[in-house]
Amino acid sequence: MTAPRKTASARGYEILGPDFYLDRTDRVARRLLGCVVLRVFADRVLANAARADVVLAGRIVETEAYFASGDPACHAHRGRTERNRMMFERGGVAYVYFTYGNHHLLNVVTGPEGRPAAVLIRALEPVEGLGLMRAHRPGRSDTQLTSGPGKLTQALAVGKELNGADLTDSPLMIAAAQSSGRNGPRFRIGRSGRIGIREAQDRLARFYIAGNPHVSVRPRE
DNA sequence: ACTCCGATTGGCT
DNA sequence: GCCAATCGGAGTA
Repeated sequence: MTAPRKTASARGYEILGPDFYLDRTDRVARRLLGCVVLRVFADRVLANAARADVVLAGRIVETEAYFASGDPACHAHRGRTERNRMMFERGGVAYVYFTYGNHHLLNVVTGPEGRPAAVLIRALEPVEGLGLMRAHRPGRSDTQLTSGPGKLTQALAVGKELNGADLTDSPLMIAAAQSSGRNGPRFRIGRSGRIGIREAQDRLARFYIAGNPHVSVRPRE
């Protein structure tokens, strides 16, 4: 077990196991809502000169599914390339890619090896490490910290070096939703076409926590 | 080798 | 609401 994973467990996070990611992509996209993305920086020197891991945490409030077959918007639609090769791995690793000359986008690979599918993490609600997130995004209000796919990677310092990271045991992990009440977290799930995508708007592959202020785009009615 | 353009963001009208 | 920034991936305009 890596040091980041030990730190996360010690803080009470239940890291999702590999099986979570082997379900159908749209189901994983839906079930990820409420789960917590953890970015762990090992052994930082703190102000008081003590050394300890630093944890940034954000609750997932918006996701988008990209399917292994029949989805022209999926990066792997035309086959395997150097950029999209992580999508062909077994579910449970990160697929991070660079776009628009500025932004890294974070995806969660799903399904068995050889079936290129993934879930884009589109927005988070900041939970832990707000100070460092603000430092990563100077001048932004707290609702602007992680309310978009490019914003959240900046706030959590997720770059291409985390492409392929094992989400069950690495500096980038995902923990189960904090259960509030015996039936777990309760929220209404909204659904729409994907943002910034022209094709297959009838797919309704975007999922979000209705009414959450950190969701990137209000539904267009 | 070259062109086109994007799973976005932030600034300006 | 509109549009420039910015650059590497992907297909060949």
